[in-house]
Amino acid sequence: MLSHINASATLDPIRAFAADRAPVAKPAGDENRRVGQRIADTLALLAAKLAPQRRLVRAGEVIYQAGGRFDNLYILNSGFFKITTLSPDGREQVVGLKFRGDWLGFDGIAGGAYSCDAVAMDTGEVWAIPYEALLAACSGHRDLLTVLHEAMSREIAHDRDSLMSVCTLPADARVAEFLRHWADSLAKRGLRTDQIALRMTRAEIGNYLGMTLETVSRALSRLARDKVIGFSSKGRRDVHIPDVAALTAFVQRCLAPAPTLQ
Amino acid sequence: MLSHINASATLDPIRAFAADRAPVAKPAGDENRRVGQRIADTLALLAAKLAPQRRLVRAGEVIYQAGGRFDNLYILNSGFFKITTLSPDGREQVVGLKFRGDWLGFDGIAGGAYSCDAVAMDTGEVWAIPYEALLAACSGHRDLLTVLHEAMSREIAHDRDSLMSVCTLPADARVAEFLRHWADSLAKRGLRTDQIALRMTRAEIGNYLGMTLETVSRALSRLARDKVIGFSSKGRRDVHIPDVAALTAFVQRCLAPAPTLQ
DNA sequence: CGGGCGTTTGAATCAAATCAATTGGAGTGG
DNA sequence: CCACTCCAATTGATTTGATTCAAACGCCCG
Repeated sequence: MLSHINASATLDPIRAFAADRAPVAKPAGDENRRVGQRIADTLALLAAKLAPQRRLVRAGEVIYQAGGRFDNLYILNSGFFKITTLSPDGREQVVGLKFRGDWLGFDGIAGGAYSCDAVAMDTGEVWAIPYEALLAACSGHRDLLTVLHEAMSREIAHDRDSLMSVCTLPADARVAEFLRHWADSLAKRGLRTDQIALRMTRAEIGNYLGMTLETVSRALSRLARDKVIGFSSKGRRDVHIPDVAALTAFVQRCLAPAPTLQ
Repeated sequence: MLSHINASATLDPIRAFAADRAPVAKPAGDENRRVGQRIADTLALLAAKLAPQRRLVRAGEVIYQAGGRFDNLYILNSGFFKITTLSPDGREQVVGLKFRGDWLGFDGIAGGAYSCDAVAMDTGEVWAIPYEALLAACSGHRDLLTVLHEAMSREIAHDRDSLMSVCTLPADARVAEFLRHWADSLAKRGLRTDQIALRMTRAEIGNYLGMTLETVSRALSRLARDKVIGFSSKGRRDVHIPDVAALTAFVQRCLAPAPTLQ
């Protein structure tokens, strides 16, 4: 699985590891604030221009299903969703996770019907935005169109990152990268990242990452053993992340072929 | 890897196999023609409204690179491209393959810079479409905007299918599915699908599918042994596909846990 | 013709899946 | 409150599919 790694000469896992205990770097903090602002601005803009229909959801509720007629895009104001697809032969796949500020339903534009299911994993609020109304509003407000296109662009770029992760990272690194991305998403939204509630079963995480639930469990145990994560006293569903950078370092350690021992 | 398969009771691999030798079904043929028409219409529309700058490329030419300033979207009039990303730590990943009518560069919209490389794998013609000019033209022509959004939507949906394949299919099935999709893409563009020139090395295919080149080679050998594909007399780069449906059947056979022997 | 790259194939190894048993919590009802 | 069930999670033992290592082959091109 690691055959395609171009062990570039510039790679220096030691340096990366040295950065372990450093607090979140300045530029990253700025970037996070910027993204948080962008999300707030986007929501405000949509609220102002389109008065979207707000819907409160509880864990388990479905806001659209594959095959359903496409009329609305949705944007998350709060909560957390999973996006799943089902192949004709019955394989199921979690293909995306969505947080505040993320859009849902882009896949429906092309065919006039959604091709995925969107399921709430927690209580939250989604705004329904009729696609036709959005287009109409876009013609008068260039910034609305920009916001829409940027959201689609970001989704495309992110999907590629996901593919890269499943194709190039070993199981342990994939789990670490998954947690890192989650923490990062929370940070960008101004939420605390030291204590995160996954609200997904090991099976769901494993499905998303292309591995079995047992492998997820083992990876988490190893991360905990290495003190990269911790489990809250009550239950092992919530994960404590003392330092996000340590997750990145862990990924690099998984990739390093020889630990340069001695 | 197959743990998440919901072996639905409606699944019937025998039926699927029985369809092996059937010619391409009517509805699929219609669908292909429809898609071919859509691509031709899109290209005609863009040519008429935007007079895009046409550029001839030869195999190996790069039309944009990660980090490069985003100004243009591109649409392929002919030829065939690969899209690759490079992670900060040096992992490389083929994240997409593009054919006539496909757009390139959507990933650049959000950040103002491309996040991937686009490399020609064959001679062809790409049209450069300045993004700002496109947006300007869209305000007057709703159909242009529709075409753009549908292309982005299709890309998102396709990326999800890719993720599903790498996450849920064993290596052999992944290669079969890859060939099936390739043949399908050619069929939609009105090209012959019985004889296809991959123009990718085993290493590139393997990278795209998340496996090593040796595994790709073995999978192709097995497909040939099972008469699902054939190799042209000269060289093993070109693949002969007598019947696309047989590839789908092969995928299903890979998934069937027990071949219901006896 | 010979060198270099891409491909095939075999053998050994390894990471992850599978199988199996156990533990731990959350919720229910006596 | 405790016993009970149910489901999620953990952990160990074993198997297996894919990688890795290695060797040989074929083809293109100077």
